[in-house]
Amino acid sequence: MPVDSAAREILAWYDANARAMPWRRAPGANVPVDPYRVWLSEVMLQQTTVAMATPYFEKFTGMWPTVEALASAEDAAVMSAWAGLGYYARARNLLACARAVAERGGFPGSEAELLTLPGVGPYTAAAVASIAFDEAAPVVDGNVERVMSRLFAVETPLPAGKRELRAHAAALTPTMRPGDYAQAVMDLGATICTPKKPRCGACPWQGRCAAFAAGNPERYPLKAPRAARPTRYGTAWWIEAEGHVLLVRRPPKGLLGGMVALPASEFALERVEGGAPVEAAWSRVPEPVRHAFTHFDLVLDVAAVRLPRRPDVEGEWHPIATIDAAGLPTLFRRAADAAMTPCLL
DNA sequence: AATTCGGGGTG
DNA sequence: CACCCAGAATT
Repeated sequence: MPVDSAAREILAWYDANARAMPWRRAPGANVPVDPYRVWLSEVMLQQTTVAMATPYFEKFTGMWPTVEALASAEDAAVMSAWAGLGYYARARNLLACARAVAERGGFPGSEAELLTLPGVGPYTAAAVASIAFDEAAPVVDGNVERVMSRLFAVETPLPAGKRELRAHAAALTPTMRPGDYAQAVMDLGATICTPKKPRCGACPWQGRCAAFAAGNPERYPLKAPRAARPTRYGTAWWIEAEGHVLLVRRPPKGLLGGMVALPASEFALERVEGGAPVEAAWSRVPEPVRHAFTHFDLVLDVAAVRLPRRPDVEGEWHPIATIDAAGLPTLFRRAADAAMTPCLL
């Protein structure tokens, strides 16, 4: 039957071309994989490149080798370890999920049960079920959507086309080696069936690809136009005293939720003056920090002051010498760098 | 169905 | 510069 032959073709390609990753077993190797490591890697890989996630995976598995160890960690330690990786709701859900799994005595073994865990959606549930538990669950990520859209020349633009693409992916998913198959399609999308300039000459599915036959693979997947990103403005305050700097913990939900940060204004559509935590003779960094979030660009003014004593204000005073270990997300890490430029204070 | 969530790499 | 990346939760 054609479905199984398609799976055999890409599995043969995968056996010869699989990328090596710390959480991945060799293709075809009949050895169990640790569901904890599979789950951890999949959460880190949500909207995140393999290159970015890999050092964080090594750090997390080094600090917390088991899901029980992670479940016992302090919230602040996990948030700090995640700093820089982005989408910080993932870190909060990661800890909630680890605690739920430890409480119930281990990871559930089915896609349906995995789907009930915090931070585990359709993609991650299917990925863990297929890779760790050998369940033939359809794994659909951005790579799979692109591959399917080209294979079947799907004309429905994303995101409306997701259902159709998922149906194609499900129909192709084999019962044999479903985990390797899922990773094979994702590797294909990452290395051959790329968004631009796909290397169709090296593709095991070239002979069955409708977009290749039509000569326009790069046309797929079709996408609905997205809204333009507005620019927002804000101010971060660097308050230095006795070799320490004032840091705050941001509220648990929302932008950079739960992360350590410099005190900062709201990020508004127009520049707003004032609102500093203390009244002082502020120096303004010459160039604001420009930072691109998913749905807006931020222009962040950085104001700095050095005081003789620590004022009584909300927050925690952190030694400036160890600011690298404070767990600041990238935006505030860059704001701190700007404030520490020589001769500002 | 549309928004809200980071950050960096790539063409 | 725009686009993309092993998406999920919320509204």
